[in-house]
Amino acid sequence: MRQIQSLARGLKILDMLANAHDSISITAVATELQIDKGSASLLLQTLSNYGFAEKDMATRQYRLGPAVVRLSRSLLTKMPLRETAKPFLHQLVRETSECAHLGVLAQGKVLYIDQVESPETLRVNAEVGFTAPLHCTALGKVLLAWGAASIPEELSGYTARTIFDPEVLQMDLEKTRRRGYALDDEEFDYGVRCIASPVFDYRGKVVGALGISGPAARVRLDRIGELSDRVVAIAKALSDKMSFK
Amino acid sequence: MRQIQSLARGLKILDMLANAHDSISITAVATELQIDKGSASLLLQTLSNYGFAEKDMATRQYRLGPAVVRLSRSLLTKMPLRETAKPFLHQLVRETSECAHLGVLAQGKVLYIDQVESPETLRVNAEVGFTAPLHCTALGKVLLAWGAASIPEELSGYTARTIFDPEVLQMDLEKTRRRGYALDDEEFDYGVRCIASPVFDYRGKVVGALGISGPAARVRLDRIGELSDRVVAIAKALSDKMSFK
DNA sequence: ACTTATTGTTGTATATAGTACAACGATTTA
DNA sequence: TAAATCGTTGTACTATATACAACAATAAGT
Repeated sequence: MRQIQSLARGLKILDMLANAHDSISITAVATELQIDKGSASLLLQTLSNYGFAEKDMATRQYRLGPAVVRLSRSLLTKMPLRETAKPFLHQLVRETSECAHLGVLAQGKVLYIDQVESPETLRVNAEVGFTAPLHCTALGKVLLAWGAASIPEELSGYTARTIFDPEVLQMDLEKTRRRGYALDDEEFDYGVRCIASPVFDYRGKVVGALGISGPAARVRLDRIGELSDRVVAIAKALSDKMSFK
Repeated sequence: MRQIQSLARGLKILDMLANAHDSISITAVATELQIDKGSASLLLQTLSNYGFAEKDMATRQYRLGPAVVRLSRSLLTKMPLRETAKPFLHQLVRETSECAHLGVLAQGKVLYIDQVESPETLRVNAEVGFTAPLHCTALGKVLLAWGAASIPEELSGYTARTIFDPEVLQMDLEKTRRRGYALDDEEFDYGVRCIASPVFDYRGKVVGALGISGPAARVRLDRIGELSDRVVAIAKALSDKMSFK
């Protein structure tokens, strides 16, 4: 596959800047990506000129620039799934009193593209733009179970309940497909349970996943049946609406 | 100023994709940016490989990819101004019943980095990531009046009330500085009035603007005094909090 | 359905543009 | 004050991006 090296390097730098906790130095970029210090300097200058990076004049370090926010808005406002799903997310929150999420597949991970906060919890910090692994989240399992993605070779662990065995995961996915919803039972975050169901387009292809998440104390195992009924029903309603579009 | 050409081209393509209403073709990119068709193809392939662009296999056209959403989230969650301002935005909505916005300077424009919707209006579609010109928005005028940016040479018109004369604008900015808040009286959108006030950091430098906006029928001219009092007071309170950080 | 026109992709040769190296000035650390 | 580290900017060099052209695949037109 042919690539443009310098562009690829620039994009890798953007990724670095996104993953860094605070601003990072030229040399940090150069050593991390194994490129020349001078080259890194030029690349970051170019990114700055277009607003994708920003230079902190005090520390002479770089961070992400405001241009990326513009791009993100442009993408999100143009997603038909997001627009259509909005009222369904609200409905889900009303009916379950839990936080509702909408996710799609993006580069082998779940990308949270919308969220409606529960009235109970003040702030659940899984904002729009958050990405999580597929094998240990309800939204991700949905994408796996209905064939939007295939099981990744590396199943990293997050909690004691995280499924790291591919065969066990395969069984879990089959169960998921049979019952129509996926369950994340504290497999990604301690104390958090999530339930999710697939959203299909007019051809019957999975285009996203819709779900709720809440503290394990409230999303008790004996309530899963009742809650999953709501999730499945609303995901189904959304799918129907997506088909008539 | 030295630049990396191919990276610059890639970033320009991202900008094009953001501004386009729907997906665009390789040739459209090539003609717009005056580059070779083959080069454009390679650039877009590279952007795709890193998730910054996405190819619609059916139409063979490209649109923005999900990676930009991740980047945006990374930037927004790391902005101290945004975190600090959140409760003040809510307070502003509570006290005025209008939609509250938080903006910063980005590439010679105002970038809306946060928003709290009014309980009255169902959906004001100025979401996070929206950019607007400085000279005809309340947030923008604040940034101009307190020296975050200088008056652009091109003052494009949006409504009949848009100020396009630099001298008139200069006078408006002086008035703004004197009274402590900026007013956008249907200068950007017909039927919309906005009031905004500056947010300073610990050195007294403007780092952003805080304001409200609502329908002209509700934000009447005889209520400006009362409303601007709230905006000025809360922006002041936010500035104080920013200083103690 | 056939032709015609347009599109996207992939070779290949050239020369441009990105890279490495080094030296400088500016900061920060000791 | 000295030493070390960092970012920037020159300058060769060669690697790489580019233009051109040919091809395949789709779309449009007759």
